[in-house]
Amino acid sequence: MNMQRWNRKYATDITADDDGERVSVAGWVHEKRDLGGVFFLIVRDISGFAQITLPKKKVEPELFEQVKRVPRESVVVVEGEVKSEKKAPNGYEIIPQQIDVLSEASPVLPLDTTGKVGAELDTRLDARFMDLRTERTKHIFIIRSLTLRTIREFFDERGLIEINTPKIVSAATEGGTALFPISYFEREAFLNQSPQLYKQILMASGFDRVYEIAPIFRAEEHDTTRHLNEATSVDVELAFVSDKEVMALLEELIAFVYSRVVDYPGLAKLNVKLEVPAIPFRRITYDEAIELLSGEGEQIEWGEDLGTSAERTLGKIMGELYFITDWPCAIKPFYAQPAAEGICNAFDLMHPRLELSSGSQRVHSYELLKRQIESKGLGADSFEFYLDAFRYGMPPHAGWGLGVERLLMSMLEVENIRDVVLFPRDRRRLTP
RNA sequence: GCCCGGGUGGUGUAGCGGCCUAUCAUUGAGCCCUGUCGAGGCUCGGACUCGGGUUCAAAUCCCGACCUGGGCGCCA
Repeated sequence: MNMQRWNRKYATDITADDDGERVSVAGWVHEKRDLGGVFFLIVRDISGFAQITLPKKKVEPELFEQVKRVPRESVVVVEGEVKSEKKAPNGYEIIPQQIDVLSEASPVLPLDTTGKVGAELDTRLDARFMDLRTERTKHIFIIRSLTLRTIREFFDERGLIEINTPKIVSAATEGGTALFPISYFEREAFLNQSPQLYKQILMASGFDRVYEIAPIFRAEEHDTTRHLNEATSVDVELAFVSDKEVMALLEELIAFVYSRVVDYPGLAKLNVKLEVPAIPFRRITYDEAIELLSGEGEQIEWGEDLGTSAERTLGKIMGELYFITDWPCAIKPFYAQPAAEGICNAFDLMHPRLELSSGSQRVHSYELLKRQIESKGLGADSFEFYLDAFRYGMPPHAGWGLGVERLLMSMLEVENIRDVVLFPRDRRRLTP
């Protein structure tokens, strides 16, 4: 099949100025409106919609009859003449000479692509290929792409190097979450929960500013609107800096991403009121957080982690993106640098709705790190591959991990995290 | 892991012991209509998750299974 002969254009690349030009558009039959003497065929492609108009008296009778029979969502190529027309949605319409049906769709669709009738998330995920044909879902994933591109641009401008660390790992991990076991030849291995240990090892290599955007796997059997078993993490690690510098980098990144997304025209389809957050974000200490919570009648024992309702209450009080700093070491991982009296140089970045990121100044002393691993009840032996990197020249360093899906869902006011993943993996879903 | 909901045409819903031969919208099949843009009008088609129980009578009540939404915990 010679696709080139069609001189294909995207629907929105055609304008009224192309009046008289012969073009073709390829896409899906979005809607058909039969008014008797005139027939409108709306063809949808990734860019938008093109109105194909068939006045009964001006087109071939066979063509007119053919169009009537094409089921919605069939794939067609329409070749015809552009006509400037004020009454048409984009100011132009196409009077077709030929319509090729490349793939006829089964007539009863798994969900409505026009937005007239809603569909539940489960139904949409089962037929994700068709859900992606709807305006809202399409724009979410274009924004996801824009976000990832923007993050890379941001890091690139600042000289960070993009790295790729293994996703198949041995048992030794930072702890805190359940792992997916896999069979690795004659041994047991796991899917990585985060690139934490590897990006830190890189700090001993001279690669002093690195980032990775990659999947992470958590075997938690949770069933909420903000958890996934396979998620995407943006991880950053910088040497010769403290937690303060990486916090600044993080808030600048968030504001930069927001500023790009705000400019994306398709944002209007999502009905989101998006404002670029002012930096620096507010910073409160853990102590201040439990103080604020106590004022709202929510008692948190010092040293206790903040639960879901505490996060929500704090979110209401703060009303914008904010950092919680100076966490008790007891509820932070072994690699967080202790400051004073059980407090670590660790931070969480919070959106009023949920946690987006956490990070810290890292322990770079071999002896201290070893002690901390042991005091968390982990065996230092199995961390040898990690600890080794701290014995031959490890600079001070700091970093964070940011959940891409959480950033997207909070930014786009999406209710369920599954909505920002093409093919989400959760407690029950393994297909499609 | 604990706790609470829900499974009705393709999709989204109403009904919650007899008025159900099951509502409405959309979709599908077809007819009418020359400017639609959620087009309009008319006709037709299409469903009570499965298994057991209670009852004169079950979509409706009970039990189990399966599927599913959410909250908590844990976690990013």
